[in-house]
Parts: sequence; structure tokens; C-alpha cells
Amino acid sequence: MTARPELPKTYDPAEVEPRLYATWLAARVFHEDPDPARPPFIISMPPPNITGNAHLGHGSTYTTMDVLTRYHRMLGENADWIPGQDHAAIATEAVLVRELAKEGRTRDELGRAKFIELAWQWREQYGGAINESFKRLGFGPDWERERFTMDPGLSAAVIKVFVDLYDDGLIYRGTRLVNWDPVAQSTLSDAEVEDEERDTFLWHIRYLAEDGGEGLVIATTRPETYLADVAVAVHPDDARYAHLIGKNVVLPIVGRAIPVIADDAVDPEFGTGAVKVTPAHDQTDYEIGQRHELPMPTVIDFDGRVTAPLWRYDERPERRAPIDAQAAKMAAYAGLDRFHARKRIVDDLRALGALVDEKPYRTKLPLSSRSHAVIEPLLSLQWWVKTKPLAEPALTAYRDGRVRFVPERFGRTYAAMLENIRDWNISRQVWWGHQLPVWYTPNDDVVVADSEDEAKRIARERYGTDDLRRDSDTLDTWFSSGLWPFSILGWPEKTPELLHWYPNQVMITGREIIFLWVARMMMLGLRFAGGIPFETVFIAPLVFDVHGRKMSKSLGNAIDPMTDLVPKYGADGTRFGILRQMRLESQELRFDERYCDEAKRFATKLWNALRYTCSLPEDLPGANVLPPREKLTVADKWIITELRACVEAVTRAYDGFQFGVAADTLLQFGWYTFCDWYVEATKAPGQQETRAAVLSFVLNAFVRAMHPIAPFVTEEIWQTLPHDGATIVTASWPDVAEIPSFPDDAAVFGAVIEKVDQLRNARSEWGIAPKDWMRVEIPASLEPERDVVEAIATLARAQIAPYDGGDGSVRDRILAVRGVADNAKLRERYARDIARLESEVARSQKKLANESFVAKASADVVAAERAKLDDYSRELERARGALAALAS
RNA sequence: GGGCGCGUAGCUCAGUGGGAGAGCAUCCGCUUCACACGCGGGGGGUCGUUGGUUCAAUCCCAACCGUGCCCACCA
Repeated sequence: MTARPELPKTYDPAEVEPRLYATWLAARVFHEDPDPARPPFIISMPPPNITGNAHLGHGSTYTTMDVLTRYHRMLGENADWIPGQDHAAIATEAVLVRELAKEGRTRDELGRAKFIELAWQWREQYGGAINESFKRLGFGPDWERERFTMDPGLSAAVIKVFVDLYDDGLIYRGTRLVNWDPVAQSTLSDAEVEDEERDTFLWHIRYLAEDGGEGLVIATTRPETYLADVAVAVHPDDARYAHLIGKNVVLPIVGRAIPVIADDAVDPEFGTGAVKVTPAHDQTDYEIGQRHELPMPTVIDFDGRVTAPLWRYDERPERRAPIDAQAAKMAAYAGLDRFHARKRIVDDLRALGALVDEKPYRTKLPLSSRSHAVIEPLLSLQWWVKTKPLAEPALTAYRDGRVRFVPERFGRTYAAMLENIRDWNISRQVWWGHQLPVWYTPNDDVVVADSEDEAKRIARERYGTDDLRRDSDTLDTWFSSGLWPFSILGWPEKTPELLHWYPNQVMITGREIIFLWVARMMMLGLRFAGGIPFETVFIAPLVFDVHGRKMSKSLGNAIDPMTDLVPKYGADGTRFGILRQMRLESQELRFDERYCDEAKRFATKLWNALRYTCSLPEDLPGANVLPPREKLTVADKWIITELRACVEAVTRAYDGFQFGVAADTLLQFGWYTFCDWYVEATKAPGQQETRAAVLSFVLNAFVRAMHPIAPFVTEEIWQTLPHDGATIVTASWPDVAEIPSFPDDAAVFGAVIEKVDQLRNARSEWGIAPKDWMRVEIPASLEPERDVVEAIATLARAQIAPYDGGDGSVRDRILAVRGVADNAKLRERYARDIARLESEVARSQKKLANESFVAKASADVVAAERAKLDDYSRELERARGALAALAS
């Protein structure tokens, strides 16, 4: 006799979820050690920034990781999901600088050592906040393996990779045009720059010819940089300017003469077809400058202010060489912020008559993805990774099919990005991060080593000095993230974890960081860890609001799962509701909260199915035991067959990253198939012998199939039912081999459903109150099928009386069941049925009469059509007969 | 300029080369002994437009229109 707990009427996630999570942690269910006896399944959690909060993107992306890990664990694999966090150099430093500013302090007066200390304190205090959210959402990564990108082990891996790449000639130091963030006071890689459309002007400015001629008019969005112009470029074939090529024009106000040159990069159609060339402050101009060997004077400093005089870049500020050309005439702009300078210069040019036109113009501004400041392209001496030799193997791995993307098309995005890769600027001028393992002698000889002692040894040997200063720069955050799939497994040590769990099976992330992160893990994994870092990259859709807008605080449409969803719908409702909206081919997920509400009600519905099961007087047998087959009713066989189909569909869906399909399938089966039909059918008298066992069997398998998506309610139900094992987390995935299938009986029950639908519809139309029994006549020949008759009686709430007649298959006899009403209403009903059936028969006949259909369509399609016609015809006969009988 | 996604019921979205679907919303009826976070029933769509392939197109192909995203040095 199974214990029969008193179950509360309503399922309460707020009580259940934290309680169950605590038991899971106590039982260490999420922890795994490498076990070569089982297939590995490992996912590296994309490390959230220590400054981050859980947002809806985590709700979708991270939930899919939790689902897959839980699913593969249930399949018996050696499944682990390794969590961690990213030090997020620039983002964290920005937060700290803001905090300091509130106290009226600055980073520089605090000093590097104290600042780093403060950052560590901050990380200890706030860095783990997101983990608490993850736990509340039910995520089950292996917390005992949590890593941080600045852990000693991971930092050592970073240093080793840097030193090795340097020794292999793949890291170099060079002066290039960089993306400078004047707010963060650091460079950014191209990938960290975002474009944003802004309204501005296209200013047309006349540069007079040196000989006093009218010269030409250039068009620019950045008039303030004209001070550092070194040339004007026109297209070589542009007849309008051919006479000026090789001659000089004169910059207004400052009066400096610069040459007119010809370059293919100029589009003669755009603007005036004449481009000012400022190599130190524009990427295209920089390239033109290189081609024509132009000087590259700088006029905007690292703080975004105009300088006068111009200066020639050098990494040591004290060695900057001033260029005195017309410095006095620029003095009025010296020290002005670049945007103020723009306004002043435009005004002055206008006053001078040099401003020819001022056209409203919409352009894309480069913004820092970290500080949102407008990026200033600047010349700077930085450290770079030579990417082409790394990109080649990463492309080959993709083209060979060693790495696949889901959906496939993102592979093409990945490949296109790697094909056009440019060198990677990895040095950052922030303090929080991995400091470059680079030292300089007083003569600026460079020493790269994995420790200061080693650096000194090398310096003594090569340069006869150990008077070294360390480069103050730190590494791009993505440099350490790029090592993540193997650094967290203990690389470069050959740990059991690395040997068994590398490569990872799946990497799940968003399409916005395919290049930023995925490509770098590929490049660095292939070079350092001996192979691809993961076999499959699943790109989860981005989350938007219900109208397709990006969620943002300023728009007021941002949804915080922790405050807006979990309290209302529970973690299960939140997870299930989000996943239900995920579709493989869609790039966006328009989040609609109603799905979470539905999911929460679904949990309650299942809970009540459990209450019903537990309230039955019959005994519940042990876990996963079905009654002998000969005792099973048609309804039993139907639900077991449906369960099997459900498990198969859900398995396929998880295997194919079709999380929305999995959730749909579970909802459909759990609510409609199981609760609305089977549970109701068990109330028939003939069901009592088998129903408790079948309900328990089906629920048990069903909650296991649903557990990866909704871990809590499924655990609570599973624990209440007879079960094997301590927790559903480590229970086994439902084995379809142990779920029998009865297609013929299932089809019979399908006919019962069809008939009951008809009878319910008739009841409604005939105005029979739900509480009243409906009178139904069944053919006498159906009477021996007791469970069918009882099912119809119970589901349609029908009072059964026999009539003489009925033949053919069980299905035919079920369809011959008829409701009883007054003649007028019955006639109406039959007339409508006849009309519907006649049109179906006509459609089918027309199709079969079409010779080319019969000749060219496949045989089974034609056969199926014939069977349909046959069915419809017989139903039509029956309806006509019934109508005739009434009339007589 | 290249690449990609999406246009199906009022809303958000499934789906299929052969009789148009779900949830929500709406309307009607029910405190039916698991559940009113529920149950039963109904109304509502020429599947973006125009062509093509096919015996057959909402589905495959082309063009177009609308919409969103990604990449690229248009000043």
C-alpha cells in the first residue's frame, strides 16, 4: 500500500523550488568527475561578466544549456556543465571608476596596486550575485567546478598562450590606427565597436588652390580633423579634378598647403568626389596615407581634445615630436573637446566663406560597446595578434565538418568573418585584467617571459641588464575568454578533465559573439589544446519584446526574469514559457509573458492530475510497472501508445535543439491528451482495475521527459509517485523500449474521441445542460466492446440505450453511435452532417476522377484518397439513413 | 553594397506537396466529486503580391512589396 499524502490543492512554486534546489545541492547531484566508462557530455558555460545581472537572454540561452545537461545526464552520460565568470576588464573598471567618482576619488590617485585590490574586493562582494539568480532559475551547473578568468590557473594559461604566440612570431608590437575609447581610456578591438545611426551634417568646405585658383570642395562629417589633413584625394578617372592632381590646395584658416592625390578608394559619386585625407584619424585615410607614404600628424589627443601644434606619434609622450606648421593659427582650438572644436571650426569656416554647404546627413557613428562613447580612431603603439595563420585552421575545421553550427547558416557567417579577418589588437590601457608578460630594458628592448625572474634572466643574457619595467597594459578580455573551453579543464596540465572532456560537445551562445568569442575559441583551441574546442555550436535566438524591439531600460520594455517572471510564474513557468517560444530558424524570440502564465497553469494542471491519481482507492504499484496486457483497456492502450510517441518526439526535439517543439509536445500531451482525455476516461467503471497503475506509469515517464525544462514540478510529482532512486535529476530517461505501442487499439480510441466530440457538439446545440445525461443510442453489435461503450458514456456523459443494427469494424460501429433528440433538432443536425459529407465526397470523387492524379500521384496517396472516399461515403449513407428513418 | 531571417485567425506563433492549426483574446454554456490557475461548445484566415514548376502549391522556384538583423573603409 502506497502512502497517500494529503496534497495541497494548488501547486506553489515559491515554496517548492528553493526547497528542492537546496536538496539537490546537498546531494551534490550536479557534480561529476570524469568517467571514461561513460560518454562525455560537457558544456562550458559562457562566463557572465562579474558586473552582470541575470536578464532574459540568460533565461533563453542558459536554460537551453541546463536542459541539455540534465537530458544527457538522464541518458546516462558523464554530463557536466562548468560555470564561471569573466573579469570583464573594461566594464568592471568602468563600474569601479564610477564608484570612486562618487567618493570624489580617481583611479590614478589610488594607484594601480590599491585599485586592483579594490577590484578583487568588489568581485568578492558583488561578483557572485548572478549565481544566486541562476540558482533561483533552477540552473544546475557543477558549482564545485566554478572558474574565474583571473583565477591563478586560468591566468597562468593566459600568460603561457601569450608567451608561446610571441615566441612563434604571432604576437607583435606595432603602431597602427586603433579604436580609441576616450571615456574608458583604452583601445578596443574592431569587434567591440558598434555602429549607431545618428543625424549629423555633411559639411562642404572649399580648399583654394595654392596659386589662388578656386581649388576644390571637399565633403566631410568630421570638419574638426581638417587641421591634420595631409592631402585631398580624388578618383584617378574623375575629369573634374584631373587638372588639380599633383598640385597643392590650401587649408582655410591655418593656410597650410597640401597636395591633391589620386586614389581608387574615392567614390566619385559621393559628396563632391573629393576627400580630405587625415591618416591619423580615419581608417580609410590611414590606408590612403600608407599607400602614398603621407605623413600622419595627430591633432586629437587620447582625451578627445584638439591639440596644437600637431604632433608626430610616439609611444613615450616625452618623445612626441611637435610639428610646428602653422601652430599659431590653430591655437584657438587647442584644448577644445573634439565636438566643441567641430562647432567652432564650422562657425569660423562659415565666417570665412569657406563653408560652401551644410547638408543634413544620417551616418553611422562608431560607438564603444563598453562605454558607449564615440570612438576616436587614433595612432597608437599596441600589441597585436597576427590572425591569418590562426584563422586558416579554424576555417578548415569548419569546412571539413569537424565543427557544425545549428542553425547551419551561422556557419557561413563564421566562415565569412574568418575569411576577412584582420589583426587583433589585444592590449588595453586598463588596470583590471591580465597584465602583459612584457618587460622593457632602459633601451626599450622587449623581453617576453612567463615571470619577472625569467624576464630578468633573459634580459641579463641578451641585453646585459636586469633593470626592467613591465608594460602597464592588460590583455583584451576576450583573450582569456578565448581559452575558456580548455583553461577551465586545467590546461596546460593534462588533467583527467581535459583528457575526457575536451572537446566540449556543445557551445551555446548568441550570434552577436560568433566572431568575438566563438572564432577565437576555435583559433586558440586548435593551436593550443590540440583540436577543436567543441563539436557543435548552437546559436540561440536573441530576445526581443513582443513588438520586436530590443529590450532596453531606456525604452522601458526590459523584462527582468528575477523580479518580473520568477515571482509570478516560478522558475519552471519562466523556463517553460521562454523555451516554448524558441524556434530554430528564427533569429529572434519575441517574448510574450502569456506563455509563462500558460506554463504555470500547466504545472498546476499536472499537479492536480497527480492529486487525482493519489486520491484513487486503488493501490499504486511499484515504479514503472504496467498491468498485464490482457487487462489493459482500449483507453489504457491508447494513452501508453501516445506516451511513447510523445517521448520519441521530445527526444528528437532535444537532440535537434528544437526546444520550442519539445515544450509544445509536452504541453500537448500532458494537458490535452493525458488530462483531458485519459484522466477523464479513467472515471468509467471498467477502468478501475488498471487505471492507478497506468496513471502512475504514464505520469512517471512523462515528468522525466519534462524534467530538463521544468525541473522542480517534475521532481515534486516524481517524488510523490512510486519511484526508483533518490531524485529525478539522476533518474533515467524514459526508455521507449519499455513503453509498448498498440496502434490498432489506439486507432479505436481515436474513433471514440471523434464520436465524443460529435456528441458534445450535439449536446451543446441541442441545449442539453452539462449536468443532465445525454441520451445516446449505440448499435447492439457494439455492446460487447464494454470498455468502448463505457468510455463513450463517461466522456460524453451519456445514458446509453441499444438499437438494433451496426456492422463492420469497431470503428464503423463507434461511428454509428447516435445521439437522441427531438426530431426537428435531429433533422437539422443530420442535414448539416449530410451537407458536409457530401462536399467531402464530391471533393474526393473529383480528385479520383482526375486521370492524371490517379496516373501520376504515388500509389499510397491514391489509396489513402480512396479509403477516405470510402469512409465518407459510408458515413454519408448512415446519416442519410438516419434522416430517412426520422422522416418516416 | 553583400549576406541572412520573417510575412498563416484580433495578438504571438506552430505546421504540411494531397481535407488550414495552437495558445491568448472574443462569444455561449457550466461551482460535473483532480483542477474556475478549471471544463465543454462556437465564431473568426482567398496562409504578403504576381508569375513559374507540378496531376495537385499555404508549402518548391523566381521576381516584387513589407519588415528585422548581421557584415563592409562610402568621407
